[in-house]
Amino acid sequence: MEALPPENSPIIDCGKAIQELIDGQEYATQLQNLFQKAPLDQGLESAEILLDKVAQSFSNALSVLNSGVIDKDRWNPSTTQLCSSCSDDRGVKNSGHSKKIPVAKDRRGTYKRRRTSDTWTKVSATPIDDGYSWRKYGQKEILGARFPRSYFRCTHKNDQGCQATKQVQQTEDDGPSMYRITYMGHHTCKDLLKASYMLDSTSRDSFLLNFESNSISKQEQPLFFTSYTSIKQEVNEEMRSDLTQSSSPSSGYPMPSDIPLFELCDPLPTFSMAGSDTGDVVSGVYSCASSPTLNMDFSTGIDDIFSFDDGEY
DNA sequence: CGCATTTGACCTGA
DNA sequence: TCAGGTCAAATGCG
Repeated sequence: MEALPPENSPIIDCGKAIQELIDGQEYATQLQNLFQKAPLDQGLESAEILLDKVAQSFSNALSVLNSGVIDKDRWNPSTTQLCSSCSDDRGVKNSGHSKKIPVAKDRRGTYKRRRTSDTWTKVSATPIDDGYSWRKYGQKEILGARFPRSYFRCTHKNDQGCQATKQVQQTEDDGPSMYRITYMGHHTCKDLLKASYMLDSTSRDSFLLNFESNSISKQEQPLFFTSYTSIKQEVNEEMRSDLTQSSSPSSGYPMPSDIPLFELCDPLPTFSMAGSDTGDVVSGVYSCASSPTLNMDFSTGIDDIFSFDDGEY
């Protein structure tokens, strides 16, 4: 058994979380209206205020949702998935070289399939350097796919315990030489390479961001954002303490703010998400709001964004 | 020599 | 049962 919630976990007040999200939605709508109606120079200050409110609302909601277990009396979900991925606890590995010995095997392969929360996908024309150091640990032929899938984990898994992994697979249907990159987990490492990358990078990579969901059939919301995936993750690491007051890296739950966030800049690449995992969908809005062509659609109800999925637990 | 990649085996969840 | 995810020995590279 593993990943049982702490017995004395605080109970999540889902009503409060939802209220925070509704507030955030309202602020976002106001922000949208602001961009549509007001000249940029006049609306900028108001926009900043609204952005702060959006970020604060989402952060508050996340704090609630990350603070413990669901109170099923208050929230009857078919449920959410709070950090199913963070429980990928393989336990202690033995020192290897027992491969041919059927007994006393280590726990390799003892894993949870992680396409739950804390997972997102981008499609890129090139498997670009995202600023992190990745180490390939496997490659697998995937049934029905022409190209194999490669598995990477953070180089700092061993020295810093960074749990971030990604999968890269060349796609056939997304155009020629398109790569679908699935990120799982978030970086807890401090990679100096990233810093220089952040400073030097000028290449913006547009991508399809798809928060993995078990209920893809749910309505997808096309949103238009730009993202530096790696940059945002890095920034988020740094900003976490500022923006999510109650977040605690040691809580065992990943902070959804570690996932790529919504950046409101030009150019505006396609960005879609199929919401179902609470933490994945809800993110603060941290960065610039320089684009007057901002095209945000928050009109969908929280229920659509928060399309909790029946599931594993 | 140290680190990254390759690759077949192993293991689990669906 | 099997597809997919991971491990770790073997190998390559700088």
